[in-house]
Amino acid sequence: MAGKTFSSVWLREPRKAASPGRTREEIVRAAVELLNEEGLSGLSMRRLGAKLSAGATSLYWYVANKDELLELVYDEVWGEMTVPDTDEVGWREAASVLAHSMRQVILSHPWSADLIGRLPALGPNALHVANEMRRMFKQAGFTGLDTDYAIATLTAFIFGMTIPEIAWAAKSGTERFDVEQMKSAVIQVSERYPHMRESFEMTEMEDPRVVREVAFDFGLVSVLDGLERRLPT
Amino acid sequence: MAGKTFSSVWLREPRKAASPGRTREEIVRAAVELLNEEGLSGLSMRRLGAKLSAGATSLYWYVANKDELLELVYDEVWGEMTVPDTDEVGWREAASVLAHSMRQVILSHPWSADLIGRLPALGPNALHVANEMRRMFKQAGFTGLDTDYAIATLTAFIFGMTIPEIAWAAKSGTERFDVEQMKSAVIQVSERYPHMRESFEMTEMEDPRVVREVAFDFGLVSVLDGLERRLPT
DNA sequence: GACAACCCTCGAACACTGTGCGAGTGGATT
DNA sequence: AATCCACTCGCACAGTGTTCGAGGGTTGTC
Repeated sequence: MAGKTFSSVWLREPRKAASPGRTREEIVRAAVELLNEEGLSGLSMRRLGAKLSAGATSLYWYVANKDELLELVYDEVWGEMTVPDTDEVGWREAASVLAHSMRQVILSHPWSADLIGRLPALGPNALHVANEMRRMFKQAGFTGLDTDYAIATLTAFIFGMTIPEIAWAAKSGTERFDVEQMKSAVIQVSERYPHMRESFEMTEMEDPRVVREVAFDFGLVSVLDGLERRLPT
Repeated sequence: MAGKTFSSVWLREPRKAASPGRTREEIVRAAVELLNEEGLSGLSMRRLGAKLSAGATSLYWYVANKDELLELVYDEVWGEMTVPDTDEVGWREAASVLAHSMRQVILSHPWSADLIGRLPALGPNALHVANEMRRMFKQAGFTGLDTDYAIATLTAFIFGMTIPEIAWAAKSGTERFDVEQMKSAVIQVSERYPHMRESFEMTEMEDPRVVREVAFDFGLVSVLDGLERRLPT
């Protein structure tokens, strides 16, 4: 409970990349590669150092600690999200495209799910997306704090929907799990929770990937409808 | 990438608590205490063992590994969420009360934010809540898979909204951070992202705790409105 | 050319972590 | 009395993030 101060990579000057040697960008790029290949648990300072044929502790010259490194790779994720031009397509279409883009980016970088909402998103890429979202909602007709509320609501939905998707996908991806055991557990559970049983039986028929997509669309339309009603008449 | 199989504490028989010695319940209770006092990083098997005046590895008789322990404490959190009786108050009121309850429970157990969506929620308490939510939305008029979509949408919003709240609160809680530095960073940023500046200036005036509450209400009403529109006429 | 100032690297060490193994203890059952 | 079983736990292993301080290499200055 010591009085740690708020800190973020983005609030201090980066080390100059003067020399032809390693740069912060190179390190971040290698880190992202490592994350994509091995997941979050596969990223350790020693392994990252090895990948760059460097000593583990060399990295600490470019980055104050691992959290800073994570902030950097985190912003890299935000950089992959594309915000459509609101002036061309209208805010609802723009919001919808953006939402699907964000979902897709997260799904293609499963490790990012563990960073979202936990790390401050103050990097240039994150700020760019936030800025564009704000423009989007203002163009829709929101004013004042309502604009921020709308942003928060939409992103909460997107992240809240996608993060558990990843956990699910990680568990059931290439890995088989004992169907019999699962079934019997479900049945056992269903006695006590009859509504759940109905749910299990219905989703069992469908392709889970499709179900998740449809669920996302369903929720997205709902959220956008709800936001639209908040617009001043 | 080895073929790990899906597993969960809830899918196997618990160890009998036959003896008068330590029980699984006692361990979970101590773990929750430790988490409340020290946060997620304060929970290690050794420290938990010490708190119970036991060797660290003794716990492994009651629990297969730390993840299982986390699943158990996770379900404890779900147990604190109260689902109002839909038949009495109507589904919108019930959903609203539930949402605020879930938010409050998470905020009062900040460590739970790191577990949500990452761990399977198959414990009895989580199933109970899910079951009640399902009844709630069915009573509202949803049918088939739409019921599940509605649940997913609402919980996504609640979690997606509350989890970042915790990260924020943790950073700015008792800890002061350099206001001047922050300001200058914001100003610097604002040149590139004009919309963000407006946002910063507005939220600066208000009490952040109130802002977050209002934002939650705003989003909640929006989501419920949107869901209501999905009901079959 | 000599010397100092810097940028940068990295090995050793510290204090931790989760967990497998196998020996050991005490009480109940046969 | 012997056997079994529930239960405890010290040791050890393979890792983790991070600090420190000693060095090497390049650059700039007298």
